[in-house]
Amino acid sequence: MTHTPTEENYIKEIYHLQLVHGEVTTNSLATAMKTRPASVTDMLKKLRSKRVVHYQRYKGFSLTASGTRTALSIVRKHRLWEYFLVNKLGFDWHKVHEVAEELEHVKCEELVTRLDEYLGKPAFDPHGDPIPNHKGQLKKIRQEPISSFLPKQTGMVQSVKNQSPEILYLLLHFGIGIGSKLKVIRKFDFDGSIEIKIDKQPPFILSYQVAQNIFCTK
Amino acid sequence: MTHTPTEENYIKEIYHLQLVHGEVTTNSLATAMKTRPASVTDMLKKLRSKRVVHYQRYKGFSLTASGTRTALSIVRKHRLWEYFLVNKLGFDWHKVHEVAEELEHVKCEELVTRLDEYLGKPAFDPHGDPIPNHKGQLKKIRQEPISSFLPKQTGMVQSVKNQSPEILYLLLHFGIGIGSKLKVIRKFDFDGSIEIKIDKQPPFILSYQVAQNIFCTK
DNA sequence: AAATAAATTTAGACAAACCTAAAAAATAAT
DNA sequence: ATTATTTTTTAGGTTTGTCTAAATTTATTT
Repeated sequence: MTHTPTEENYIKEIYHLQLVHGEVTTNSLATAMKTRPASVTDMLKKLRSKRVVHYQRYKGFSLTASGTRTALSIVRKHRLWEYFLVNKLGFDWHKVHEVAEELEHVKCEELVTRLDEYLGKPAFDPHGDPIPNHKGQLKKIRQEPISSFLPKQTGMVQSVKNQSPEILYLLLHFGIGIGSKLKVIRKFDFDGSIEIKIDKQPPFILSYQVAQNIFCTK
Repeated sequence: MTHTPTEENYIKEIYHLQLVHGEVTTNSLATAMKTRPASVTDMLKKLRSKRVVHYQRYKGFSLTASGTRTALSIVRKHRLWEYFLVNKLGFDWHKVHEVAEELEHVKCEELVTRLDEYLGKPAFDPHGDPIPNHKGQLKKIRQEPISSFLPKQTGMVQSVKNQSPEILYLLLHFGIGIGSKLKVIRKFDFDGSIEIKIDKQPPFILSYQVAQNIFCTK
């Protein structure tokens, strides 16, 4: 079963919303897709007819098993391309999402297989998100936001939750990337901001909003 | 000015037909695009309104200067991706055209620049066709079909004119690729076929149809 | 120069993905 | 348990790129 790029974008977004919020609604999907609820309803009927979603009018919807597999294959392509753009072409990590949004729709199984091989079958993309393998399996890491760490604890950055270019650009500015080792110096209860130290750099302060998005292992 | 993938495909095809046959007509473009003359007329009006073509009804059409620049930038992307697929990912040369047809429509100037750098600014694609540089300039090589060579002459393969997967697959089978050194042993006047020798390989015979498509330098 | 043939264009329709406005169903509040 | 609010869906319309069938213009024959 093949899908149009638009269908693929819907499928991917349903997958993400299910993963992050546990559920999807017509409205939330419309917001995420920057479209209108009426358009979402149209697409849901189309996706149901293609057996991508379970859907009953007024009763909600969710990905079928096969729809989930499709979603994972799109996510896989997206993240492999992000890895390529950053690690082979030298792109800054906050610029790759947009380009990968286009590359992920290129239809060629052999391309994915060869790209994966060429990159050394990476398990995580440049933002620390897991790349599904060819069977759709994801590596998982136990990670917590740096905002939940206590003073004197050290964490290694594994991923960034919010992936807007804005936050990624901010982190680039602070010299924070995947693999950075962050030591919590102290926390300010007033606004939840945290003082952080990276080896050989002067300490700096992260706002609570930012700290919540930096996921680390201990 | 941005274009839809469909518009880009028309622009590229007009460029190719102009280059190869010296002119384009509504019918020839319709055939090349696998669509109907009526659809071509519709698109010509659209491309005229975008200043891509000069066009007067019933009087023919041709690319404007800016349309030609656009065409060259699409050709550039197509050929850079072909080079990437063959030389980095290890694709067989007869399989890359189709994939490059999709990749060429990805919109990101930085991607083209970085890809070009990463590949070492190649001047020719895997089929020997010149890759326009960032200014749209092409390297030219004086080359003739091996069918016009005389017995005992030797040529180095520079490009293949017809690029259908079928002929490329056939050449792969004979061990002929860009850079191969071919020595003409003899020519059969009856059907124009040619006996060819490649170092350390037994001689073999190429049909006139095939030999016409293999362009070599002396 | 008229008749015929070929090429091109117009007219009117269709499918995909979107829209607005109105109706229907589900949920929440009184 | 009504009423009010929110969510979702339907109805009908738009744009892009396509189509067929018919009309028009240009090119070729006789």
